[in-house]
Amino acid sequence: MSLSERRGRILAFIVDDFIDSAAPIGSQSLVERHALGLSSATVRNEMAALEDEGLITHPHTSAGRIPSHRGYRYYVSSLMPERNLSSQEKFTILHQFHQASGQLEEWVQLAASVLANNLHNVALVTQPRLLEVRLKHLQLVELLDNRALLVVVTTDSGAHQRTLEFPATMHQDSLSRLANRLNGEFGNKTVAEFTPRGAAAPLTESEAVVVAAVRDLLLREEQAAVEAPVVEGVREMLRQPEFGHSDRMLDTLEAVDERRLRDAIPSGAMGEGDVAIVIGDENHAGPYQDMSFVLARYGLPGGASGMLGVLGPTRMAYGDAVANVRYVSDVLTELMRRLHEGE
Amino acid sequence: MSLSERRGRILAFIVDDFIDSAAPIGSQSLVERHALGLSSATVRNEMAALEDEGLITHPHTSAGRIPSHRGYRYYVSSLMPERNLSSQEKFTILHQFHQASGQLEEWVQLAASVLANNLHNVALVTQPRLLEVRLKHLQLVELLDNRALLVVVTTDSGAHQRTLEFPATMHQDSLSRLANRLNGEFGNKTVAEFTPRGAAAPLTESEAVVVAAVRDLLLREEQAAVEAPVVEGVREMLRQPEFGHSDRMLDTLEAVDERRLRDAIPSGAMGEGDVAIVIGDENHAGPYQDMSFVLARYGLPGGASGMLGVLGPTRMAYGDAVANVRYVSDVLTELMRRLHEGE
DNA sequence: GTTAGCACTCTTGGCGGGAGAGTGCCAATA
DNA sequence: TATTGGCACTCTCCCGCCAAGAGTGCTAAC
Repeated sequence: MSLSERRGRILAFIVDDFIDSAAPIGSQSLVERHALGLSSATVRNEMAALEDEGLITHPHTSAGRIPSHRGYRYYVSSLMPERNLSSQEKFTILHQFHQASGQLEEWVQLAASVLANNLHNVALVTQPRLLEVRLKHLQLVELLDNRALLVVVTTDSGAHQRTLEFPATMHQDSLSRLANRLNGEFGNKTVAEFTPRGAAAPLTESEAVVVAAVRDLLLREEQAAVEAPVVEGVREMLRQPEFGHSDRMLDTLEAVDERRLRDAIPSGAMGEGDVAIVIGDENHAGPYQDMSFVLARYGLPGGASGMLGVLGPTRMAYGDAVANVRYVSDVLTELMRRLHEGE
Repeated sequence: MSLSERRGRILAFIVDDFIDSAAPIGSQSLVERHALGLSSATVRNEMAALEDEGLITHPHTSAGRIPSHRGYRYYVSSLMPERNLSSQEKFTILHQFHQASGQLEEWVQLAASVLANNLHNVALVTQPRLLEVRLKHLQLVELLDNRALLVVVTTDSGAHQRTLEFPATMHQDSLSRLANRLNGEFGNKTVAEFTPRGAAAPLTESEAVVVAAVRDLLLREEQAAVEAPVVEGVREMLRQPEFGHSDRMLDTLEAVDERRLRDAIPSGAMGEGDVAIVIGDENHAGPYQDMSFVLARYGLPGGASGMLGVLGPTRMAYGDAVANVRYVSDVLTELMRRLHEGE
């Protein structure tokens, strides 16, 4: 479907105004606000046509028009002006990253805050991960009696820990020997190769305890790619008028819980390299029917990567969202590149 | 102040009914619901007296009565029946802890979930901490080039990590030697003693990097005692009718943010050994004026300890809250005792 | 193709009145 | 003297009604 230039312009104005005001747009107010060289009657005719195309709707007979999901889709695909951040905006964002420490986890958190603050919606950022996680190194640290701390470093530069319980008390020197043996046998293995049968000799009981724990940690790591994204700005979003009724608010609060969000992020929809927009019911079901995602990948090609983006009501400032998501994703990618190449 | 037996009974019924129904209680409905051997007129007289004492109020002239903050205080101090969990309830809770893994962090999380689910309010649980944190052990693990992972084990059995950047590339053997040297010099020191001047010989550049990082981690640890409690059940609480208006809901959502809560927990009010109740404006200011805390300490005397409790509107089932908080605190304490004594 | 005009529709906010719940007070009662 | 029945009074809540306002759809004229 393609619209005449004028009809497209009218649709764009409706979408813009509605994003701005959250109230249905009437023909009268449209001609007043934008110096269209047209009467309201003409605009009404065009509106009727747009409605026939399924791009806008009425809440009721005598109300103004609001964009439908298809209308938003047409808008973002064909009408929305390209928007780039001003150098002032870019500087503000960059500045925050330069203020932060060099810890990767902090960058991720910061990216979420920046998006949430700039867009007044929910920001989602996953930790960067390799698709295939390998064991790089493991260490055991004595704690109390028969308990020890296991530290596992993986090839995606992640370090993870948990406590272990051995059948008997182990001191630091035996722990270190044990760790060395296992590093030799299992170093650079993926979780799939990581079974007791993979070992050269049968495992002792203590070794088996550690191997099981490492396996468990690696498994969680692999699943963690989409799990538990950092979520920021829920309150920002709930301030929007669409959530004015407290029922809707509670439902949304439920839906935006990290645990729910993990399955809901429509990662399949993401094209390579640029920002993806998922509007309303286009992809995901259930509580996100009236919400949109603006998403992008970040990270190194072939290296660790993650996803970041923003979630909000379908009435979202898509132009701003795309510009911000794109820029933050670029910044994160660049930071990771420098980290990887050792500055 | 002390009330006659009958007046006390009437106050207790008002509080009970109001906790149950969230609507003002009239003299009529009170005599109907509870077989008082009294007429509504008599109850009205008593109510007028209770109002003079400042224990109950009217929202407006012709409405029923609701407890005031002082009324709740009198109720919990003098009227509230002692409530203990049934063995069924206890079993359900214990069962969940036995299902969980032996990880301390998981217990804390679980305690929060249990409280939130049972009490339909916000549960708060801090991680257990020693008042004085000492360095037990540190390890360095090679990552990429000049980057390494620092793992710090403290005397409160906590393990913490961050990445470091050295001026030059360090391999695992030099890292291990470095770690050993520092363990010898700084082992069992508190953060206060943890300065470069505390070392026997001047530090090399690499050593200084590590020492600074360890200091930083330990400092954060010490502050973390009240910081970032685990918060669970915000949605449970917001479902209560007092938050029906979405403005109130947003304000509360703001107030219940972990970052705000950290300063708000009235730890001073906590007596030794038993459950503390803070009602309304008794202690804390600002957004918690119309909310109450029910709090208890858990953990080992002289060892690591933490705080747990529940936050809800003043109209809270105090009896249930006290019973649940007390029991969960006992369970956590017992689990920690076993962990400490090696089963 | 565009526009002015007009009848029609639907929401919103304000007003009024009746029902319901509860109070306070007073006089009668045990 | 404490209790109680009775009664007038006061609020809130809810429903229906009405007028204003905004917007539409249609038609006829330009």
